[in-house]
Amino acid sequence: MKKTKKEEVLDKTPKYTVKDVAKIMNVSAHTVRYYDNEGLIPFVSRTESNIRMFSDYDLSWFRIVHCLRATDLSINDIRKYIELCLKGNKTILQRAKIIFAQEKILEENLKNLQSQMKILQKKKKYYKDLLKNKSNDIWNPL
Amino acid sequence: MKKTKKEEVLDKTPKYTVKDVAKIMNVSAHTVRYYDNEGLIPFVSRTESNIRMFSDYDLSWFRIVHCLRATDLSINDIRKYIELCLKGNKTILQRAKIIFAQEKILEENLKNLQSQMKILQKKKKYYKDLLKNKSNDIWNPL
DNA sequence: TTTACACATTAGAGCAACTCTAATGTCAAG
DNA sequence: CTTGACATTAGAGTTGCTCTAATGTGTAAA
Repeated sequence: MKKTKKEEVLDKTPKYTVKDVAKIMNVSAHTVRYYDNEGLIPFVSRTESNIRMFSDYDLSWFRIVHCLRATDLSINDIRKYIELCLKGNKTILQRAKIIFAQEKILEENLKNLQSQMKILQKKKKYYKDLLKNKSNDIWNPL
Repeated sequence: MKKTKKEEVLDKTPKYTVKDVAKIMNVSAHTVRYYDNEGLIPFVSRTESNIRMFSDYDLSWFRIVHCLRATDLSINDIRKYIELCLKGNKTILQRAKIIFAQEKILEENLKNLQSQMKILQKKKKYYKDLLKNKSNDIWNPL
């Protein structure tokens, strides 16, 4: 029995406080409020006394926002993406383009970081040798 | 015939302008000046008319600064590292610790980015399917 | 019931690391 | 000798948090 999309629809009952979300997503509570204030997580509900309560559905918005930020899309561009989502299926192509582009950027960033890693590892080896051999620091920075 | 360390010592004759360095290192000219002003690249020489000229030796400093920044060490901490370098071989252990720690941080960052990549690729697939099947945007954000 | 405590809210200040602007200087080529 | 592409500086602006202050909420022990 295969799950259908319909069965996967996420729960919209409010469950999580700002602090809960912060913990789940591994960001600060400040950041959670900041993203909400910036309109990146639509539909976040409030209790009678004005306290934010997030549902699993809200969390899934947060997750994609977090992903886009982690891959260095600006807050403004994320807001644009979210707004496109809210406009429904006539914006699928635009949204797809954003995601495809972002994947390429992330790929480049990963490659770049991997090459920085090589430099760091070379340096690590340099220091390990230095510490082992008790040799002098012949040409210090490099 | 093995190369000795001595043979690898870098040229200290001034050759590159700010713009050259920016191009070589793939950063903005502003950033090059910023790093210099912040004391991250010691010994950068100036012409009689006060124009910065970088040698290959200066470039090698820039490269390590760039690497440490790319792995998210703060400007302040980079300055501290550079100052340790300038104090000679009595600071080798301290410098080594910084590099070892930084390698671990980079490793974590890489892992994190790779997991974000997975999320992005899932989204990419979602949009590809959507565009292929001309199906509806059933539960739009996810 | 009061008081303590850990939480929540907001507006707004502070910060790091660029990023850009304005005013000005340098210098080789036409 | 002027034009154009570079350089210099101080300092303002931007982004994305990050923190503070003043204040409100809600449970729980004294």
